[in-house]
Amino acid sequence: MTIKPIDLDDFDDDAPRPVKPGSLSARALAQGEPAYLKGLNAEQRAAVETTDGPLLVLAGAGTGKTRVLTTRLAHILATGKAWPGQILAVTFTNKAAREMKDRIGALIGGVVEGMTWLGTFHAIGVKILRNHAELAGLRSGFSILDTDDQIRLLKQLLEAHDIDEKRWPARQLASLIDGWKNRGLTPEKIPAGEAHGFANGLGGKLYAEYQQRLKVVNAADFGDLLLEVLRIFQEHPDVLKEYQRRFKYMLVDKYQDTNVAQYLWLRLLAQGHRNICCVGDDDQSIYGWRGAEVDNILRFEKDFPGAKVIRLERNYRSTPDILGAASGLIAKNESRLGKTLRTDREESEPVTVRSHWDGDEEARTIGDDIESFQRKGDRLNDMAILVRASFQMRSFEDRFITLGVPYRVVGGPRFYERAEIRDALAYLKIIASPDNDLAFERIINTPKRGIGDTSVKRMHGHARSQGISLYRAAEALSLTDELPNKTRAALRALMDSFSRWRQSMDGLPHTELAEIVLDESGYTAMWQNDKSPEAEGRLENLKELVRSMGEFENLLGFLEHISLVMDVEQSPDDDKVNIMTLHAAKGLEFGTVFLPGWEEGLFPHQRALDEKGRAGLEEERRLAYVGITRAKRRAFISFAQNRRVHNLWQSALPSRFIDELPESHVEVAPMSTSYGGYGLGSYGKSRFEEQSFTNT
DNA sequence: CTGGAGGATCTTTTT
DNA sequence: GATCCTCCAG
Repeated sequence: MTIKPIDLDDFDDDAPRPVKPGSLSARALAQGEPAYLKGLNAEQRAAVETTDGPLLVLAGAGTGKTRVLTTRLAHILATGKAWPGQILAVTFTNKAAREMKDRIGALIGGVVEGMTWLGTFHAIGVKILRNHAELAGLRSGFSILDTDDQIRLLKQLLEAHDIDEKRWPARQLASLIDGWKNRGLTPEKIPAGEAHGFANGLGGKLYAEYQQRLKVVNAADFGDLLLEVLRIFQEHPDVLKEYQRRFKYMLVDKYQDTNVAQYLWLRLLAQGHRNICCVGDDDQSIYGWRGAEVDNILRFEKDFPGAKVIRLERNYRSTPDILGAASGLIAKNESRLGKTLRTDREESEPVTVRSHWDGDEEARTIGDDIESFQRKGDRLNDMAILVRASFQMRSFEDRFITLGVPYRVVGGPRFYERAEIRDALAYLKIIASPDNDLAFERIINTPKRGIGDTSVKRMHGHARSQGISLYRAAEALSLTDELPNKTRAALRALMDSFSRWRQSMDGLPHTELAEIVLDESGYTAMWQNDKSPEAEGRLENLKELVRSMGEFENLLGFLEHISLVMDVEQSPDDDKVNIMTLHAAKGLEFGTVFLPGWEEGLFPHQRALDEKGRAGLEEERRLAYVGITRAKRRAFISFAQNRRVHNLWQSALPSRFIDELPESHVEVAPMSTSYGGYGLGSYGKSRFEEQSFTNT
């Protein structure tokens, strides 16, 4: 069965319910109990069937949250309570959104069409903002800046103000502005004290100017996708009303990760039909540094009077020992709602804690374990190494290369952030919209064609005085004699190429166009002539880029997609060990999980402690909790007494989290004998601190 | 304007 | 150890 898409302008609340006699759902209802409800436990079922009114589902790790979410949506659709287009469903990643769509389809049979409002906050934000761009001072075709563009723009701003970038890095300003945007603060609303925190009091002013610059170049950054929509909702009640009316049911996944701006958004929208269901786990809130507010979940009942709260506490993933270790650890946190996970499983082995002399030994041991598990028949796919910081990954990669064990780095260096990809995209973006100044500036002299800084400055000046884009200014200057002959000729050639490429845009498949552009611009040749070791990989990436474009209908569709989805999917088919950060591991599960690097200063990370104090420590502890609860059968925690950081050897103490693990669920492995064997006796408090060594 | 040498700074996590 | 930036000679 296919659910028909609804006309977006059809807001008639009294429209007949979209269940047709004879359709699958109607049949299922007639038989009393639809198949999709089978196999749910009592709480899960309640979470699915409590469709009306505000609802908070506190879903512990591994309690079948995704299943509840998708079943709930399927239930709303199948019972005819709403059309697909009347449901707002927010997820945190694009991947989660797609999976949810697929799973709903599987539940009610067939493909779900018309679920236009299922996506990430940002994806939904763009959609709304494109519809009302003029209310935010933008034109509908506005471009979306990523962090890199954002920083380059801010750099220009700092330069214009003669601010020393050494003392006041653009990065810092960017995160300051991001922080404000995450809290829903437009420039005029930032608290007086905070506005003065940067560059001798210029912080607030720079923020305001940055926002103006964005409008001039017709662009929005990531934060704007939330903030500008929020502003529109606040300042234009008619628009807000339209959306309040449209969204009969609202569903929010990972509620513990929402920031203030997102929260304000949701609260405004939920005042319409008041059917808002938030699903989350306060114990898994690990994005505080990005502006997420655990408070949002802690105060849900106050914010939405009459809200029901359902706890999912039955865990279907892990063994009693793993749950016991994780629960014992998280119990040390003070600010939490409190949940008790339980499982029916009996078979269990304790969580192993191991001490190592240094990081290399740690990597060797884990590598050996993985090989031996593999020999016993475990799949590499079902094993993961979860690290606190990405620099830890290297030693494992090195080790796996030596051993010949295939591995994949999840969420590693992102495909679309690589320089060569960004360059190639810049060319394509300019073809799609020539007035994208940042893109144009990026490639005007890449590959080198003799157009240097001075010439670019001149173009900038011309653009500003004439109130035109950089591209138009370049076009103009390529026809006059203001530039040196050589430069002018080079610019001429470039501009001619662009107009030629744009003309062929309609006639050619976009993948072919991309190949032509990369070829004729000399970009491919640039890397072919480059003899550095990574040049080959870059050429590979460019090919991959063209290949991935093929999945989209046209150039515009592709560009819109990648501005929101910064990564390409990796195929999970090959059997490989997973290496990723703890943050990236949220929501995943593995039979065997390795948790290396549990050392004071690294985990909990020193910076988290310095910057956020006790709150920071609690967030780190939640991160540890997330790590342990990823494991289904086995978890190995380890620490090294010596670790190389920035090429310096540092000795470290075992993480306090190790001491906090409940003894009854933990087994301390004897220390490896390769360095003389300092065996550990029975487990006890501060056991490892006595074992620590001074610097070498 | 280009390219290379030398220097500073870094590494938490990312939609 | 790597990358990014600045400075200087051609």
